[in-house]
Amino acid sequence: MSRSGKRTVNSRILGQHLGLTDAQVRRDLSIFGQFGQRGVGYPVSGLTQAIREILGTDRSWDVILVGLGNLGRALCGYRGFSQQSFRLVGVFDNDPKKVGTTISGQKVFSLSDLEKIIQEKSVQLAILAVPAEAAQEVADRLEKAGICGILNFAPINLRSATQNAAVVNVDMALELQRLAFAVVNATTNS
Amino acid sequence: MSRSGKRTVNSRILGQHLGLTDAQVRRDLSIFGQFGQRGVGYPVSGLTQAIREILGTDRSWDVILVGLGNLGRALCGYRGFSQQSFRLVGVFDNDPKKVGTTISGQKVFSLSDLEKIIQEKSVQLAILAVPAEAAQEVADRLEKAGICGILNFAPINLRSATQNAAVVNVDMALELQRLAFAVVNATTNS
DNA sequence: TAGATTGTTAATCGATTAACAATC
DNA sequence: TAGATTGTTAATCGATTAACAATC
Repeated sequence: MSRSGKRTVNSRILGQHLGLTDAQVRRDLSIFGQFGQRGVGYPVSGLTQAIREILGTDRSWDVILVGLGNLGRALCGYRGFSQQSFRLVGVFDNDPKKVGTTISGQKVFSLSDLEKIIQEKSVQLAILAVPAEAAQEVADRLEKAGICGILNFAPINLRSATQNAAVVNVDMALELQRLAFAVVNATTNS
Repeated sequence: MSRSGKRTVNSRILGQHLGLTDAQVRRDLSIFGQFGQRGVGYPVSGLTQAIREILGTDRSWDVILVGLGNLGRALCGYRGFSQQSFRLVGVFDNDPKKVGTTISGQKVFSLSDLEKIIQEKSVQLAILAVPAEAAQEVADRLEKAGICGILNFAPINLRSATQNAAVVNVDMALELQRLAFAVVNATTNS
């Protein structure tokens, strides 16, 4: 909307783009503050900035990536991560053949240097793309080293050992199962 | 559990692995039927099979992948998809340099052959990994060609044109924002 | 019989929706 | 002033939890 020169936007239009009702948009925003003007709507730039502050994307975050299998290598080159508020500052693997090489412009570090580099660079977030068997162990190390947020792609439900780190789980194979369920259910209910 | 030889499992243990209470596990399962035995628990193999049937993963699904950018190429080689109930039967891109080549053992088709191949092979599911600008247009074509489920990785909220296809959205950049929010919020509330 | 655990009811909690006064 | 749209209240709806009878 900013790009197309819109100055204000209302809850109905926001809802259309988000798949929500206008009431839901207003209610949800009102939880964080008053960002609109009655009779007018929400200022596009003001609301954008307010949402950035709410999400924490008004500041810059340093991110490391652990695990360079098929998925990890892809995430490494994915611009959706590197752009905006997130900066990839290190990638790790325990395969000696990969350590020292460069993947998508990133020098690959050994997993044994994990703690050292996290502390040197004061890294805050980690993307975890190791096999399920190794995920919990690596997560524990990340947390001990001072990481405060883990985006977990391993197909396992991570527990936060110390509660010092937030965990967000993404399981792509599970999403495909969700889709299969949605299809089966749609045909069943019609 | 099956691998480790367990014959039965109870709702408390299932809940531990899922991050749910025992009551929630029982309640959720009971919506689909009665799978357990009072005083004993749930039979591991029986429950596994029942869940497969509920999810629709007891049958085999043919899947195509559209879009071979960074993310698409990764998804192409991701074993989490190809294994089990999902079979990748075609990958598509509109870049003439990519068409005809082979990526992760998959021959790359032209986007112009989309409808032809969907119909020839009676493909049911599609993974969409094209840029946001192209996503809705490709989704409309997929739906018209008879696809009944779309797993969308483009950072846009897809509308189903005809309501004939189920859509599941996965936005990985958004998950990273979710993580940043969780971190900011955790520190705020402590 | 005693212990364990499901399936389900009733109570609680939280989220969504409808509606409208406030106000631009 | 008339029309538009927010922010919020009250009503509704749905999901979670606690508890326990049923039963292995």
